[in-house]
Amino acid sequence: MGRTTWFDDDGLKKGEWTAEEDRMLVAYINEYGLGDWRAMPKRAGLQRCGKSCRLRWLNYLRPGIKRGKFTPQEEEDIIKFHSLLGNRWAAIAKQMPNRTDNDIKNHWNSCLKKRLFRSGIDPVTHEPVVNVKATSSSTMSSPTLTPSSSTTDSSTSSARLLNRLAAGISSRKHGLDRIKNMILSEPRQAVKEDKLMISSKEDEEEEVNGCFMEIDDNLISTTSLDELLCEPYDMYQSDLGHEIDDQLDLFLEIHSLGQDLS
DNA sequence: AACCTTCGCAACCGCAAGGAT
DNA sequence: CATCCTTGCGGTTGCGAAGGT
Repeated sequence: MGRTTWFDDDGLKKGEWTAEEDRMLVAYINEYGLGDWRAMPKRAGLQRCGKSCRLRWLNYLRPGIKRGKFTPQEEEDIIKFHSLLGNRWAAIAKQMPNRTDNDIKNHWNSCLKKRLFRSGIDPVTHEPVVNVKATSSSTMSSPTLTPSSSTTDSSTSSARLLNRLAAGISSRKHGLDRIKNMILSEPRQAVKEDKLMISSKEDEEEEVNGCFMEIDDNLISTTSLDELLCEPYDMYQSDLGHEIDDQLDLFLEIHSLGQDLS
């Protein structure tokens, strides 16, 4: 299995790695250690770019990597960490030291995501999906998924909110700046909408709306941040150490945005 | 047996963050 | 402070294997 070997304009080799290339890279790293990926290929006698060497080492050659089928326990862990961290594969991989982020990402995309969906769990929010209906606007009849509760009362757990926030932000296409712009340009519309809609790809943006609608309308404006975060923060701290701090930074920034708007 | 579809996974690409200059 | 460079991350693609028709 692998990609066809070819050479780019700079004469650098692309595609599948040969056993000989692997051996050369490992021999070099064993002797000189890691560092300066850019210069490494030349020194190691490889016609590869540094990026390719780095990837090969981290995802395949590095010692201690566990390969092969994921155990049920590992799958359970991935789902658990994904529910906490979203698509932050590197962060998830840190919790599972023997697996690479690429492996985890691949397994999620090819298997776990579909399995959750089939069992009625939304793989993005990790909430149950209660009904599936065809969208009237689409001839493709792509399903529109509605979470079990369309209302966003203040009892919504802050843990779930944080998870959803993390999931939204973790996707690069929903970068913080873009989200800020969205809030700043149409804050009132965002407050009024209270349904979280996830359907086909083009609707994914709604998911981010859903995330911030809740924050603006029901939580941030009415709940102190300390109150809001106390329980989940403690809970996540024990599970994930400092990982959750990254999410908190983002959360705090958005919280201040919400205050500016009000 | 031939063809088609799905799965699994390695590798690539583009972008962003952070450090160096 | 600005620019450049390197590293790291996440999304996506390409391809062989496996399974189904």
